[in-house]
Amino acid sequence: MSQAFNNTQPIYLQILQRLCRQVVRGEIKAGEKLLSVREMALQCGVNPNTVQRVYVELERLEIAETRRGLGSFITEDEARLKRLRKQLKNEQIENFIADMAETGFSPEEILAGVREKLPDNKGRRRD
Amino acid sequence: MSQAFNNTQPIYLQILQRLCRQVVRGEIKAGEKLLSVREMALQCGVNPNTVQRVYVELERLEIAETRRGLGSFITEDEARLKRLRKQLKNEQIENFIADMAETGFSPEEILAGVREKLPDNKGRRRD
DNA sequence: GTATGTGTATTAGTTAGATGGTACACTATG
DNA sequence: CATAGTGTACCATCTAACTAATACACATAC
Repeated sequence: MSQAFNNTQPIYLQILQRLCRQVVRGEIKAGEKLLSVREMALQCGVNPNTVQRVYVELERLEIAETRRGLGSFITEDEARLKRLRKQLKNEQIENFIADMAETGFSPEEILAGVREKLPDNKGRRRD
Repeated sequence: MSQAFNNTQPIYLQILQRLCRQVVRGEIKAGEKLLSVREMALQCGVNPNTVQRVYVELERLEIAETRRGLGSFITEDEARLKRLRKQLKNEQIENFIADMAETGFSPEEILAGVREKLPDNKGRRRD
């Protein structure tokens, strides 16, 4: 791994986001064990304390449960994971549309722009 | 103003972004004078040094020019502003699509989702 | 010239995020 | 019991972002 962490976003939030996305797209399944704090820290090139913060937050969100001495596990609650999927979808779309509107782009321009950049639009690409 | 500045993003970047968007959507026009460092600081409820940083950055981006003793002014270079518009549009759309893809949403789902949430879609709203 | 409103520079202090290191508590295994 | 792998809890330190206060340089108007 050892990705960049370029952003101005705190690293722990970036790791949190990455884990949530891995769960939503099924790369990590319900009930599955996460890497230990120390392993994940090694893999990310980050301090264990930073990963610890991620796992605490995941537990607060009820996306993972930690069992002392055993490790952290993604929740078995599939309904919770479905909610997470919907939540991420809504948030990402709504934030995007709000950003675009604030920058002055019309709904038509937004829709056209998205269609243009989408992977398999039917030959509408321009750039 | 005195907006929230909720994010984990540095305040000076948030102000920078807001100004860029105001320029792109025409609320601030080419050649127009910006608020002084001190005024803007007051309006934003922020330290003058923080605003100073924004103006320096705007100058580096060639979006504004500062004239010592006079103030900071949006560039007269309309071509530069057109480029800024295109840049913001591309960045926002590409980041959005990349985020959605990373979260596991298909192009169809992305397009449908956007259409659904857009202000004046023709009765396709659901939520 | 003086006064005012600009940008600019410097210094010091606070805070959150992140690091580094150590130690402790719990669980499973043998 | 001992051991190893877990999560958990501290503590000291570093850095960037932000604040606070002051001072200086330039431009304009009087």
